[in-house]
Amino acid sequence: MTATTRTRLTPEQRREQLLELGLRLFAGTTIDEISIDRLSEEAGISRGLIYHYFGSKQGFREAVVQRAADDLIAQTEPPEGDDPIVKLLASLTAYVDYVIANYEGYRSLVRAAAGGNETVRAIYENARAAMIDRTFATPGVDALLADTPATRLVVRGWVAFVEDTVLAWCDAPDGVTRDELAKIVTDALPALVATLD
Amino acid sequence: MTATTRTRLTPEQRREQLLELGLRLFAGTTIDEISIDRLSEEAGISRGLIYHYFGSKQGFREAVVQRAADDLIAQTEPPEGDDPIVKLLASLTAYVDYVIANYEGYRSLVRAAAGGNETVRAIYENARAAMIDRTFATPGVDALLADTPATRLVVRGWVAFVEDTVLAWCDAPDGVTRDELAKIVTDALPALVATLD
DNA sequence: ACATTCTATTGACGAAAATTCAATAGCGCC
DNA sequence: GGCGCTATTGAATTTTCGTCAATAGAATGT
Repeated sequence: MTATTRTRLTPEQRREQLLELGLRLFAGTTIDEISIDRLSEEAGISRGLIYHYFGSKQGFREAVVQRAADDLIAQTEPPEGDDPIVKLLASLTAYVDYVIANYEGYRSLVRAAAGGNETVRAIYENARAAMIDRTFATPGVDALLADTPATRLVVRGWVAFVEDTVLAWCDAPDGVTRDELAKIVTDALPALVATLD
Repeated sequence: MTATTRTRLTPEQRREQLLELGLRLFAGTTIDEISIDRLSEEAGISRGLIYHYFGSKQGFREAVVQRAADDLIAQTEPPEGDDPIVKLLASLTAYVDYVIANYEGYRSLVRAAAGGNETVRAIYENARAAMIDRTFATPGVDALLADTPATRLVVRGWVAFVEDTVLAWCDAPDGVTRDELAKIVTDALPALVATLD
């Protein structure tokens, strides 16, 4: 009766499959609301296999978060232009589009990061730092952004502003267009930095 | 050997003790990283008592979050003045001081809210909304803040900016003074709103 | 000083979820 | 068609959550 035909994949394939399942499942709920039982059943595999690949439930969560972070970074790669302003604009638009296209996944990433343990938070912080560096560590930015503690604080806060605003907009776009949204978050940075003078 | 002298408190005292322990513990780690076993051991009581007072682990978490939210709202009550600008300024300064004085509790609130379930997030959202309403639902604000979808979005994002910036500052104040911090978050609001024109 | 009552508190129990590990069975290779 | 490698399994173990009848502080009355 029980159609127990085990399918044997390469480690890469299986890992991939499980990570994608994780991304899909975590979109709706948190990881600790899903038992390994349900997870493995959903994947059509045994409980033990998840431990074989990820060591623990926590390990699985971390791998999924890492995967989501990598996705985000890869898909918001700015163009090769030198002009920092152009790069910033392109990167932000790409970011907005990514969140729109990937709303649930992105939201669960942010949630997992905020509510997770030290490791998970570090993964998220690294991704965030990588994105910031990518656009700001460009020849010419020092003219726009003096590197002071206050500026760093404001840029950091601006990132939080962008994240929250874009997510809130996805929840309820109410007559604000995608382009208006992009303009809001883009204009916000110079406006915030200007208050420091 | 086992010094089993059970101490009997009034329900209010015990509840208070457990809530305070929760605030302290959740500042560093998430609730689901701490077993009821460890929690009760830390409190010097039996496992059963937590269930007696809070019904479930989740119930305990919700109670702790509610407690943190109530604290926040109570301790940042703005003065009775009518001038919205004055109220905003006073409220923000109170907020900054509250977070500084109450770093652990506040951070556990933010974390729990981000990583928690629907109920916990609702508690947090309510607290946030109450604070915003308290300072903005005042006769005279409409002159300063037009009530448009874009404005709402920006104000909401500004709150995220404030939360993140103040917490980041607490983590690493690096030569930015408390007053400078207060100025940064206060100036940010008009600067952000001005970009909408 | 003692007994009684009330209820805060306990600890043992059962259920569910997490984790381990020796045994099993696909799949490529000779 | 048999052999070896290793991906995969499922049962056993451990940990944690949640329940409940029994226990023991503290106050009150005699």
